[in-house]
Amino acid sequence: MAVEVAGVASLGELERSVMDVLWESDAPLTAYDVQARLERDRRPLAVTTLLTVLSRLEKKAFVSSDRSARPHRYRATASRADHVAELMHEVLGGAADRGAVLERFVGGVSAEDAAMLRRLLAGGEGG
Amino acid sequence: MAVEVAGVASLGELERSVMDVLWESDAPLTAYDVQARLERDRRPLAVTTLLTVLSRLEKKAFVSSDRSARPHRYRATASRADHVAELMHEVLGGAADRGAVLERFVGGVSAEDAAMLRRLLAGGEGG
DNA sequence: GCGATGCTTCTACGCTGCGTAGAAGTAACT
DNA sequence: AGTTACTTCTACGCAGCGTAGAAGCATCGC
Repeated sequence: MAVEVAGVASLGELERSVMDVLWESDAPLTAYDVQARLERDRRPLAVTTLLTVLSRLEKKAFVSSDRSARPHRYRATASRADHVAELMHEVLGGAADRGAVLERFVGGVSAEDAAMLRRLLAGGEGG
Repeated sequence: MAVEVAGVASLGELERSVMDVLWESDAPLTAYDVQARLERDRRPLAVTTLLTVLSRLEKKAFVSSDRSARPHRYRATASRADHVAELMHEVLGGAADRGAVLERFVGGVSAEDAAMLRRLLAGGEGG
């Protein structure tokens, strides 16, 4: 079933840009903050646009908001690393032939990544 | 840039079902073959529907067709394992903090997958 | 308390992609 | 050449996303 993958992976371009901004920031941001940071890269967007995207993102559980603070603060519910790792898991999970997938995956990683993986896997040896 | 990920990951439900059928089969299939195999799972679909999906899939380079044979034969351009592995790479590639991603990824795999990864990584040691 | 100001929510529109398939065109076999 | 089977063209409806205006609501200052 591909629905789950689509559910997580399907972020529009703007949505992804907003997530990038949120991921880049440690502190929760207001829609205005996001607007300001996005304006450096793309053409100006109305604040309402960001609010809409932010609430859609919230509905999808990508962000959570603090509504006690008056200019509402938004933050990513998971770090980008978590998100990407989860994405990888979902993609992998959808495969019946995990062995073959992992084989190809490992076959394609850079030497650095391979070394990193080895280190990471060695650390959790006892599990 | 998320465009690439979306480009590969974004397959509709029917499109994905069709790819599954194609991946499941060793030999190239006709639209009628696909239709027959899909009817086992979902409600009947018109052949033209499959033809449309197949050509869209071909435009996206997910399948290639042999048009010399009269009932055109379609086959997946890459195996599912290749596809999934590529997807994982693309997802990973989009991450700036690969280390963190890999850490979380490895942290979340099953013991079996971890063992498989170790074996796979050990095999390619000299690279 | 009331108005001004600014923040939020509601609503909406256009575009694109996908599921879906009929109609018309084209090739093949007899 | 006609019939039949296959393919391509075209299209419609729905949903998601980018985009934002208008209206509603809260807050601060007077």
